[in-house]
Amino acid sequence: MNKRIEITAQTKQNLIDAFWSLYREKRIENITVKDITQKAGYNRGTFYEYFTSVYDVLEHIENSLIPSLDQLPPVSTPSGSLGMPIEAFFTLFNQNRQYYAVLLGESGDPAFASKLKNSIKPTIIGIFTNEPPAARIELDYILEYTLSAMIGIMSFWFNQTDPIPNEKLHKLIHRLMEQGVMSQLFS
Amino acid sequence: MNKRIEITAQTKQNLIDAFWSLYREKRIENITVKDITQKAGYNRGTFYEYFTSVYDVLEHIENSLIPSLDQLPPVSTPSGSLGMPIEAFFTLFNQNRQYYAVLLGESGDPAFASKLKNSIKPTIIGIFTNEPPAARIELDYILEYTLSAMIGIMSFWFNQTDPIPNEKLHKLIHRLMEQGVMSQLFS
DNA sequence: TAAAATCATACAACATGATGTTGGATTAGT
DNA sequence: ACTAATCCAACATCATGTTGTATGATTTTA
Repeated sequence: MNKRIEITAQTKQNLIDAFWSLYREKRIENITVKDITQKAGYNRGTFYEYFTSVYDVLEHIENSLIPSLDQLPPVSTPSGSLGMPIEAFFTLFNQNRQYYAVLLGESGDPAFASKLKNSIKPTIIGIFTNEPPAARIELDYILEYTLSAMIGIMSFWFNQTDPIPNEKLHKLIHRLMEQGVMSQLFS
Repeated sequence: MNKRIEITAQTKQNLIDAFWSLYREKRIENITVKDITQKAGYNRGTFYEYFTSVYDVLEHIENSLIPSLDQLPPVSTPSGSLGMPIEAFFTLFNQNRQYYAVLLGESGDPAFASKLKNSIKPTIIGIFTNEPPAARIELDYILEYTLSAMIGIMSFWFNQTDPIPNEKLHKLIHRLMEQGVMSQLFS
C-alpha cells in the first residue's frame, strides 16, 4: 500500500534538495518559493503542502542535523581527553560535513550554531553534577568558550581550499585545549 | 549648493534607528521597508533614497561597527598577554555592547562575526611575520580558534540575565588562554 | 473482484501585499 | 526668485499564501 507515503516523502525530499542547491549559492533572503519549485519541477502551490515558508525548509534541514548529536557516545573520560569528547565531535562533524560547512559558515545561520551548542552542553554538564554551584556557573562560560572555539576552527577547516590533514588539526586542537593558546603562539 | 547635510544625515539616522528598534524584536526577514518608514515617519519611497534594501541597512550598521577595530591599540606584548590583546578586545566590545550583543547573538548575522574576525586577524598576524611558513598556516587556525572562542564567550556574557562581574570574566579568559580548557575543568 | 466511495496529491487561478521606480510637489540655500 | 535638494504619491511588477478542482490511488462495499 504505502505508495502515497513514498510519493510525499520523495516530493518533500525533492523540494529540500532544490532548496539546498540554491542555498549553497545564494543568501536565503533571495530564494523564492518559485525558485525552489521551478528547480524541483512542481507547481508553486505544492510547496505549501509541505512547508510554510522558505525559512521553514531551512529549519527542517537544521533539525534533522541536530538529533544526530544525541548519539554522542556516552562521554568517556580517558586520560587523553579530559571531559571533552573531541573525537566524538570530530566524527559527528565529518558525518554531515557538507551541511555543516555551509550552515556554520558566514552565509549560514547563527541560530544553527546555537542549536548545536545547546544540544551538546547537557551531555558534558552531566559529568560535572558533583561540582559546587559557583563552579557550575563558570562551567557555562567555559563550555561556551570551548564549543565556540571548536565550531569556529572546524568550520574554518571545512572551508579551506587546501586544508591541513585531519590528523594535524586533531593534534592542534588537543594542544590548544590542554595547554592553552598562548603557549602555542611562540614555539 | 551646500547639500543639506544635516537633514540627510538626520533622515538616514532616523531610518537606521527605526530599523534597529525593529531588528531587536524580530528577524530581519520579517521587517519590511514599510515597517521602517512608518516607524521613522517617512514615505516608503524616501527609504530608497538612502538604502537599497532592508539588508542594506544592516550592512551599513555592521560596517560602521567594524572600523572601530582599526583603532586596536598597537599590539603591545606585555608579559601578561602574550600576543593577544585581550584588554583591547574587552574595551572595544564594551563600547558597542548593545549592537554586538544582538549582531553576534543567535538571531544576529553570521557574516558580522566573520567581518569582525577578519578585521582583527591582520593586526595580530603582523606580530608573527618572522615565523616560518608552516607556523604561519597553523597560526591561521589558532587565530580562528581563539577569536571564535572570544566572540562566543563575550556574546554569551552579554546575553546573560545575571552576568558574572567584568573582572571575573576577564580573569577566566586569561586563564583559559594561558592554561587551556582542560586544566580549568577539574579544579 | 469489480464498481463505488473516499482521500491525498498537485495544480491553476485569485486576492493581497511588498517591491522598486518615476515624475512631481515642497522646501531650503544663494 | 531661482536652483537644487529632499520627500512623497502613484504605478507596474512580482512574491506570497490560499481556495477550489482535476487526477489518480486506496479503501470499502456488495
